[in-house]
Amino acid sequence: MISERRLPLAPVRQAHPGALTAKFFRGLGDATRVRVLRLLEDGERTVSELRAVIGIEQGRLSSHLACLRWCGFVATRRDGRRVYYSLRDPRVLRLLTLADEFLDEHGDHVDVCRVVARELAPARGAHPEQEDCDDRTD
Amino acid sequence: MISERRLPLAPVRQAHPGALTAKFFRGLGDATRVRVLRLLEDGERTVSELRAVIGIEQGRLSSHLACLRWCGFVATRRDGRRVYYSLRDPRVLRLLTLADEFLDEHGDHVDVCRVVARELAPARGAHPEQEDCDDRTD
DNA sequence: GACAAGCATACGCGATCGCGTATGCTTTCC
DNA sequence: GGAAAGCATACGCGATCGCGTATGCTTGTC
Repeated sequence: MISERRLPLAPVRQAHPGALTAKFFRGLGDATRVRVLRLLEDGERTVSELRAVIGIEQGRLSSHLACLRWCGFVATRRDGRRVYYSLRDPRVLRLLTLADEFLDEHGDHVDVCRVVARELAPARGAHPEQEDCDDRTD
Repeated sequence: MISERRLPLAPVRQAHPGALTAKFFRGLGDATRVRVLRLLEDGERTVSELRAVIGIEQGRLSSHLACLRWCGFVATRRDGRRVYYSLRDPRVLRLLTLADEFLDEHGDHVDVCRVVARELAPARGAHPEQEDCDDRTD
């Protein structure tokens, strides 16, 4: 089917600086996908196994898996009727680990962020400026 | 390895597994914010300086800066009428670097991903299964 | 203290994304 | 070869997010 995949690519790539990086992070910006990646730390899993643990609709899960697949986060292997998913790049795990480390310190900040998730807005006028982490005498 | 983090934190944190991590990555999931973080690698910058380089509406930029601030990615320092932004955690740079490394290999995958950005859909039926990276005969 | 510079926030709108539901495809079993 | 298991995809809808525009707040200058 697809014969080309390399040359004329990279639409976003050089279009806008940071756009591809941002899209990359958005690929990690979903709880289900993060859970899948973490489950795959322990080795490959079938869709059914993942579904049993995560407890999500099968079609939904497949969509998320498709995303992870497209983005190169996971690899697939077919065995009979089952498809096994596994991590494709060790860097993904490092990213998750780094994120966890970061969240150990700034987790409450991220949690409360009102721009990423506007509905969590912690009342007007409340500044995040290091009221509990730093100085900023102001 | 370690299966649980440290202590009980905010709302989302223990609500749904992976939700906070996902939100964290969404904080990085915008081109403007990525650009800002990269500009801050070289040291602190004022909003005007960032604006001059990025070329974005001032209010827009401030919104993104607010997001980065809330999430603990950047710190602020006021000097007169100007506000200087700087990186707050070295891990953020490591994340960006890791992302770049990943994109050096799988960049075209991410770029073409149709689930993260549905409008880029590369025609129906085209599977991402490693046609150019791996095997998977079928 | 009135004004300007510098920065932050509010609000409406359009675009994107995830979900629920339904359907299609592949493999295996009878 | 028909049926079921296992997985992937399509489509409509609601929620979220970024943008453009307008406005507010703080600091410095006169």
